[in-house]
Amino acid sequence: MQNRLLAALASADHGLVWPHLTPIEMERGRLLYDPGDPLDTVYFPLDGVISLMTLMDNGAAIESATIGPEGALGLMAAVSPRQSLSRAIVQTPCRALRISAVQLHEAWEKSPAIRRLVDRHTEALFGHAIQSVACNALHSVEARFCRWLLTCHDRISTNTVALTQEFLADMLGVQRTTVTAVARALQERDYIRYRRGIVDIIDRSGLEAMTCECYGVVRRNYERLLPGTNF
Amino acid sequence: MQNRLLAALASADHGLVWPHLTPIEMERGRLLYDPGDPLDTVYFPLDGVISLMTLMDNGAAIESATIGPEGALGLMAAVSPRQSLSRAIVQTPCRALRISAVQLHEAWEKSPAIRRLVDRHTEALFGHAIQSVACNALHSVEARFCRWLLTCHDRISTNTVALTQEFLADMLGVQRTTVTAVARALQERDYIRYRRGIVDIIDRSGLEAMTCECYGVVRRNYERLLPGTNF
DNA sequence: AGATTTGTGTCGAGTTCTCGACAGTCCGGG
DNA sequence: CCCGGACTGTCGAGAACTCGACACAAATCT
Repeated sequence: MQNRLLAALASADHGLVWPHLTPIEMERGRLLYDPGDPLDTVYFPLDGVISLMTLMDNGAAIESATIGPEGALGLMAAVSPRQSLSRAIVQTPCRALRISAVQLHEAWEKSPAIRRLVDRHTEALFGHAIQSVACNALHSVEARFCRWLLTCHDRISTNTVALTQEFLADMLGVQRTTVTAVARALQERDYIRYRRGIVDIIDRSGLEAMTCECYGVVRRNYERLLPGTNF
Repeated sequence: MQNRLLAALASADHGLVWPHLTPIEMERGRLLYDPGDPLDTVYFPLDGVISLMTLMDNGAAIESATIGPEGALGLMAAVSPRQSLSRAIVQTPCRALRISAVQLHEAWEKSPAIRRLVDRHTEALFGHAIQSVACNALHSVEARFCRWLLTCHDRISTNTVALTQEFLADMLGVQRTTVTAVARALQERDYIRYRRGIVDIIDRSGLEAMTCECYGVVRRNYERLLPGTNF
């Protein structure tokens, strides 16, 4: 698997970035950024998911966006130096390529293709966010649970996701007991199977039937803005 | 009143834009963009509020972001041609300056200061969106109602907002009956007073005490990214 | 093996919000 | 002036989710 944003670069532009990329393996739970941290490094996931989480004063941390092989973390720093607005943590074990924001900025200055990709990525991420605004206000926990699993599944290469219900409850901004109930209902329908900290996706189409339109809207946005990214 | 984004431009950069700006008066409810529309015009509000609304298949339309004199509508089109992701409607009667996206793009190419402002505006808007993602998942209708009023109040020059409860219910993504109950509670506390389609803000500090932290977070983001914008 | 930690199952009371229905009230237009 | 449309008030049943509590099971550590 590879990062589809990088893959979209022609070889000439690719050459501007490639020499500066360093492969890295990141374990689940690794904290990459907290709000206010300077975005000094940009990460291009090869598989796996990085979650952007908004922190609240009371310690609650809820997911506000997701980044996977279709995009990059901290990409806005390619345009100009800036700070992280949210917490960024590694959601699933994740190989990635990283580059310093400074070096990516230099490539950004030289290559129109890179500027175009950064721009489109920003828009897709914004589209993801505003859809989530609506989704969180209007849709049931069950639909959002399914959407979360599908979004995750699109970005990994297995049918197994390692996460606890407790953690997922945080992601969705609901109580753990609510997640337990929803998970059980989905298991009874044989859409998923789970055990201590592991969720297996058995029937994707079942989940797709149960999620809200937001899943498809965001996915089509990515397709339109970053063609060839599969989502 | 004037648009604070434009005001932040030095006279040299201002000159790149100014000749192309056309003043316009827009009435409440005017539809500026629907999803998929090409962003051919950029609007810089002088006072008043433009709402970005995410449309759902079932016809629901919920607010996902707000644009006022601190920013601009369609500003991302200054970077490259693109489509609207959401519906944009005029929330309060609104004077604005408009410019064609093509002409703004030319100015954007010539002026680093304009590029920098566009970039920061994008980030502030993104910050607004991800905070709303969290807010809609975690906070009560009452807190969000107050937040909405305060956000609106920051962007207009009066203490009176013309809107129906029905419409506000759409904005917040809740039932009208819920809005009625919340509005009545706030009126009993003398924070607001309302009548058919009109809300008067009586006690801002009361509303501030009742809203969630999200109001302040977003406001400070704007202050940090677009200094001198007051919010 | 036993002890501890971590994750899940379940229960029940309580709150918030939904959803449909209908009455009342204000407003502008013919 | 009265009518029709738009806006608000209110009610009640019900669904969705919260919140705290506790029991149990599985993994980890020593």
